[in-house]
Amino acid sequence: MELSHVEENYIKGLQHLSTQSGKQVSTNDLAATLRNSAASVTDMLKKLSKKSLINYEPYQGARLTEQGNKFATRLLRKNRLWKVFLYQSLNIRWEDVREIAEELEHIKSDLLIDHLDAFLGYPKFDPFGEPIPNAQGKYTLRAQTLLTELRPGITAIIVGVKATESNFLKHISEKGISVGQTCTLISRDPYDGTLTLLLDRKEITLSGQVAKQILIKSTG
Amino acid sequence: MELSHVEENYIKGLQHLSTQSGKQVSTNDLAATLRNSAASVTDMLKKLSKKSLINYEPYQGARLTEQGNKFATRLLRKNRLWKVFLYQSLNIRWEDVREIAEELEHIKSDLLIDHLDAFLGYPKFDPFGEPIPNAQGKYTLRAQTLLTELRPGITAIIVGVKATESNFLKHISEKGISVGQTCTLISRDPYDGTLTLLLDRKEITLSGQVAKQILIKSTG
DNA sequence: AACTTTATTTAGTCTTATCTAAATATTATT
DNA sequence: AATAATATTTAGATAAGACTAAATAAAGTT
Repeated sequence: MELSHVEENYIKGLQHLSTQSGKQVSTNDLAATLRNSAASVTDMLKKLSKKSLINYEPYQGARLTEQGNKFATRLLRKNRLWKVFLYQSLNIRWEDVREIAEELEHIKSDLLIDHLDAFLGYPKFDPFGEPIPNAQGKYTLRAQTLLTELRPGITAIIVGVKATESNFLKHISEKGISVGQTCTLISRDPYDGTLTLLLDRKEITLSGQVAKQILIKSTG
Repeated sequence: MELSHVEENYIKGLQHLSTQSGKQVSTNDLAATLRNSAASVTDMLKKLSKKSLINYEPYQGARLTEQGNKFATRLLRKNRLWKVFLYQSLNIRWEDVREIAEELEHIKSDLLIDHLDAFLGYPKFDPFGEPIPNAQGKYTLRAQTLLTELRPGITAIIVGVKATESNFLKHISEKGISVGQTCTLISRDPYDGTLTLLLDRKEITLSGQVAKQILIKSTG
């Protein structure tokens, strides 16, 4: 089955929301993430239900079927592989990657995406630390420790970021942060939680608000 | 101005046809290349005319304005850069490249395309020998000698192909032909024009029908 | 339990891009 | 020049995806 660009975005939004909450996805929540009216969403839910991509009961919200989830995972794979390409091969800045990948993920060819995967060396994570499903849809979950949980004197590797808004990404790249780097916590301000870190031989400070969007894996 | 996917295809078709004929493009010709009905084409021509992308007089056909031509050339640039990427970086076969590039050319970001250009090393020609416009829209025309004009004993470089149907491309790649290769004409059959060539130390034969789709540049 | 608020769906429109059939221009032919 | 053939446009419909406003269902509150 061939999905339209728009149908794909609905499927993607459904997977995103139900992965977060674990529950049925409500019409309003989906409308909010897609920036559409609830009425439009209702129409599309009926359509996707007729195509067996979701289970949908009026007033009860929707959830992807197994088949729908397969489609969504394939989109995730495409999106994340393109992100790797944009960031690593083309040197496009962190904060510009997301918008472009959102267009590229709709390119249909499976041949293309498998060749891209091979070209990139079958990466397991994208530049934001999100796992990349393989051609069979399998992927490894990433570590989920927050930078705010790091203890003073301890060293860790930055493995991902939770937020993706371009201003946030710009902020932290200006501080010199990127995925794969090693950092050591020097101190945490007891009043507002501001962190002082050693990163790439330089001392930097990060507000608690920012630090809780950053994921780490402790070394050792 | 932002063009829709569909508008872009019309602009592309218009440039293609008027470059070939040098004349105004007729509704029917455009309908044939886009595989649409003439009625649909008439509607779109009115729309593009209102946007000042074409000059259009009912019953007299259409032609791109300077602005329209700029858009079309930008599409050509994107299409051909993606072709280089698909063929050279991803090792996708000649005959599969065109279809994928036709989807990729609609991705909007200029940032993306300029980074792609740099990544590929600012190529001047695509894998079919077509010139690639630079960011300012300038490009060098390619040599236009046909392989059928080559004299026996003379050596030349294959610089392009005129046809792009996937069966043709598959046929010649199976014979071992690709752009950039050197070949020497051994003989031409006086009855049906079949050519015998020395290519990569092997002797191959090509029908006249096929040979006249291949472009060469003589060496020396 | 009745009422209020919130969420969701239905009804009716709009836009874009397509189509077929009918009407009208243009071009070619006798 | 009149007629036949061809090309193009107009008219009217359709499908996808969006919207607003109105109706209805579900959840929350007194």
